[in-house]
Amino acid sequence: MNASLPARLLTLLSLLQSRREWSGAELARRLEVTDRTVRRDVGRLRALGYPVRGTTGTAGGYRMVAGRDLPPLLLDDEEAVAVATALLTAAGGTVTGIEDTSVRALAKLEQVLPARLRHRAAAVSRATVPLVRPAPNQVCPEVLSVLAVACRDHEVVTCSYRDRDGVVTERRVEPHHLVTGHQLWYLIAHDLRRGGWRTFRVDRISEVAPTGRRFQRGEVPGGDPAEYLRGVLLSTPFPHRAELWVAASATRVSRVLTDPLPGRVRDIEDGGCVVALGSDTVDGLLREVLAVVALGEPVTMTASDVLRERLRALSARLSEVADGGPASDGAG
Amino acid sequence: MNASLPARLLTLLSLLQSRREWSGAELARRLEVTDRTVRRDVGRLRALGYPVRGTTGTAGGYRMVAGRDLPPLLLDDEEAVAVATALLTAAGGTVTGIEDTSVRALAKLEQVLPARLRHRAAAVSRATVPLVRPAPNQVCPEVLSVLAVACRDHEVVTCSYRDRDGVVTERRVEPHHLVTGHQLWYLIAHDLRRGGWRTFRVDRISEVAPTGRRFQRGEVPGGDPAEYLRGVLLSTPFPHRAELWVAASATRVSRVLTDPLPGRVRDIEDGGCVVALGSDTVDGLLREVLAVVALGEPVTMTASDVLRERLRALSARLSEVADGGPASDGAG
DNA sequence: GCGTTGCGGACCGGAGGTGTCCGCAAAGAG
DNA sequence: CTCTTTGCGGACACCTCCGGTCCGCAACGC
Repeated sequence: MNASLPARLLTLLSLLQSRREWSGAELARRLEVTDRTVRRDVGRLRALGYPVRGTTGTAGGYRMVAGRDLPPLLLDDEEAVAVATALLTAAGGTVTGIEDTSVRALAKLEQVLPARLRHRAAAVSRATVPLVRPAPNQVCPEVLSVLAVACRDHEVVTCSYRDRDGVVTERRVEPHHLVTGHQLWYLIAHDLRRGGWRTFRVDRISEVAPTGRRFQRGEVPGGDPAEYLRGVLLSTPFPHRAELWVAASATRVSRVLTDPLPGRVRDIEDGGCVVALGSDTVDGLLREVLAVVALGEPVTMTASDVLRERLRALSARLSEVADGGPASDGAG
Repeated sequence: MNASLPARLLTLLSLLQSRREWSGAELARRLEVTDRTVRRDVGRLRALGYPVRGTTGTAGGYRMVAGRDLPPLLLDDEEAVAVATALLTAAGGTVTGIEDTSVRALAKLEQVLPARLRHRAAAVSRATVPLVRPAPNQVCPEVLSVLAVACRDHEVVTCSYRDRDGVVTERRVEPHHLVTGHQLWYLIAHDLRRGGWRTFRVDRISEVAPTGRRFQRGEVPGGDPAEYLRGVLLSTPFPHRAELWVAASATRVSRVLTDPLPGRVRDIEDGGCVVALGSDTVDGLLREVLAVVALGEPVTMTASDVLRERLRALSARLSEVADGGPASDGAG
């Protein structure tokens, strides 16, 4: 470190971010300048809008405090990995509307993340235990990252897509938005070969490659990407369906569903609500029905015989287990 | 902006991070300097270890690429909120060992996050829909943030703690580590009034206040905080318990448990495994038993009559629901 | 080829950074 | 209360190095 002024200011910022309080003398030693220069540097940070509070007296020192703007974040390796994985995993679990900016932050980080850290972030993220779904829908961090950058920069990408039936096709698309919903990441894109808007489940995408070709950003039909996705998901015919009437409010029922997709649960006039369930597998349906029944409220179901049979089997197994072993004298 | 050199370099970094590619002329206009100076500034960034690739020709320009070190991150408001909420929520959902650094990153961000953004982050984080647990164990973002900073800076804090029986006590503790486990955040701290190490569930802590008093960081008994927490949790007598024998591997069973706490599931010689379940509520137990039974493998259970009764009731309700409504002619 | 882009050396005037003084104010210890 | 420790910032002298204006060169695409 030859200690040019900008470099020194950055290390000063870094020091102030890594520990609460520093004395002027200490900083001077670390930066290899006199304490007067430290004072000047602190003044420079302040002039940049990053307030540093100095306290006098024997227990005095400098500490960084929150100001009007967020100062440049100087993360060490570990922290960078933590932030990357947090962005990769967290956004998938929320049902808020911040995915888009979350993706932007990810793109920003992704673009400058040293290779060694990128590998670690991907590894950690994969090791993360998915909470609800057993495993199959894990999105590949690399795929998500590349798509995030491509979305930000309006760059056409090619990729492979494995549809619901397992058929793999090569695609060439303009990636417009990454949105989460239904506990999954979805890509809203314009398919160049087939022409027209498509939504892709990110966990079914592989081998994404940016082409370098740029495209003009257009509006998603309807304007709001999240709204558009909801529409597509609602109109998609699920292979397995069921409908429940429950004697409980829609909000209470939504809370126990794996994914309370808006529009799938609606209150009706008798005080109960109707739940329209759809899933790619009978197991998926079963899980949701189970959750609703476990609420304890009266339920009636419209469903196929296959699902009914599965429920009966489960019921039988439960009573079997309940009556099977010896009773303990424990409290609960 | 009076455009001192450090300020200009920061805006340059910010520009390069916010978009993939910039032409020299464009940068010169934005920075209000000549293109020659832009070239010099780019050179300065490179000298700092933050590689910027320049491409020549008509489609040329500058773009930031990954280098040896992570450059200072310049996030806008939205992105800062996204990162903060990601750290707050994601860390809670993982079972990996990165909580400590995740907490450090959070502390770093927390310390300099402008007030207006802090409020937004907290709001978003609270609005986040928890995936597994209905709601009661939501940790308050402010509490977690304050503890994160206090841990980093070895600062004694006071707080209120509501124990399992709902009794609230005032505590004065040295916060040493924040660890996630059991789908919750735990604080490992030294209780100054009572003397000795304690673990606190962060969701039961309120009114944390840093005292300004510093403490000497000591080693947690055993050295490894995560290991220590596991020990405490395993030795804690849960009010409600059950034990299952399952004809499936421990890894397969762990996958479906809400929290496969190491040591709670162990393989035995007959090819099956034994699951020791503990929970604060019967419902908690019920949820786990249900998940295991739904696996479809033979199960025998050792449990209290209360749990058995709950299982029987659920079984009855399931068969009722299965036989109740009309059968549809749908596929699933 | 020509235009467009990035690249970087040379020069020079002057802005401004650094160390070394200095006295001042505030906080805490004795 | 006094003394010490901390941060604060003006003044000055020295001189680095910053930035604008030249210039020719190298890639890349039409």
